[in-house]
Amino acid sequence: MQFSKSTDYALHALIHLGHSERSNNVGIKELSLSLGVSESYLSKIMSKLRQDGIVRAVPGVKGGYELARAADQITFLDVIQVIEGRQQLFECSNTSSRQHQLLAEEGAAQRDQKRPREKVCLVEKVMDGAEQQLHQYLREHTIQTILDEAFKHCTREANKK
Amino acid sequence: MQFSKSTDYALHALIHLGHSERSNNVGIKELSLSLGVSESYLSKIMSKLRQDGIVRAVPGVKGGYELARAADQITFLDVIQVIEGRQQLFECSNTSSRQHQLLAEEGAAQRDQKRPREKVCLVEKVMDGAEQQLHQYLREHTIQTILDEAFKHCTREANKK
DNA sequence: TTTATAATGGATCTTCTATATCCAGAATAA
DNA sequence: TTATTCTGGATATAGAAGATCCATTATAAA
Repeated sequence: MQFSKSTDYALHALIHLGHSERSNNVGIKELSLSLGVSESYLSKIMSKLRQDGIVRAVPGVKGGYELARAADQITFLDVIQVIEGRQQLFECSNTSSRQHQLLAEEGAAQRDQKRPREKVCLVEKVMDGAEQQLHQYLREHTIQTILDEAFKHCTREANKK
Repeated sequence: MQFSKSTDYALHALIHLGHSERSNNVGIKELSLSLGVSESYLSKIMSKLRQDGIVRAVPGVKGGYELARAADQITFLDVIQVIEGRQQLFECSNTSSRQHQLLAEEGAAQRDQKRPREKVCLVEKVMDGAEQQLHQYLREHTIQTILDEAFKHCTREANKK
């Protein structure tokens, strides 16, 4: 299980946008050159980011991409969910198997009497907990986090000389 | 990004083994019936678990599988790493790209002067942090965790009647 | 209004991995 | 020795990721 290359490209592209001047669009050519990916492939990824409101795109001369909101309002989780999708990390494949009859608990049955009793797999419960941990961390880190870190290292280097 | 079905099968198989009597091997036939997976596919997964010392396997009449150690000594992380592999969740694809020259920091260069300076991508650093969060949680949950939970629900059901 | 430029989206192609099955062979307890 | 059960190699298939090409659309500037 691994994050896709597209997620890698997306994050780095957004950092590039965050780094560039405000109201100065960055074209796909410059982005692809900076990241070392083909324009055609990267443009697919940028389209996704636009459809989800992470970036804005302007066609035509002097057009290009820019962040749709402040860099500290774009979390790692946002980006990952756009590219990787929003399915949960783990889903039981055979909820009707014999073992699940035993392992499943009556989910939310106590509180909500109306719904038909939904069985929740105990394995899935643990995995969902793990996913929440992961999401928590990814929500706390933004594009701005990276920009800040990069700036720190920059000044540190400068002080040495 | 999702965990594979194999991980699902592996976890459920181990729970089945943990649930059955000690020194009573469980054959692939019983396991595959319980989980609703084909014998041939499940046996591949069990082989992996055996190679990594999670289960023991005995061929021949009355043979089968059993846990190689106590259920509370088999963590979710153990199982996942056997099935999914041990590569990190995120790896930068183009460490030689232009952007990385700026984004990378000198990794461990201060402490270990001998090594050639290895650049560590700042994006990767954040993602590695996220992975550690995930691992932490998965280390804290074992096959026994599930068995205990299942037992709780069992007695709760019994008390109702 | 025209034009050069840049993003968009559909179609397609390749490669790789997850999933799955089959079978011959090895190992073991009875 | 034999019946049984695991093992591992070979192979097949489907679907996703990665990647490219091109016709179309949209825009700002001349």
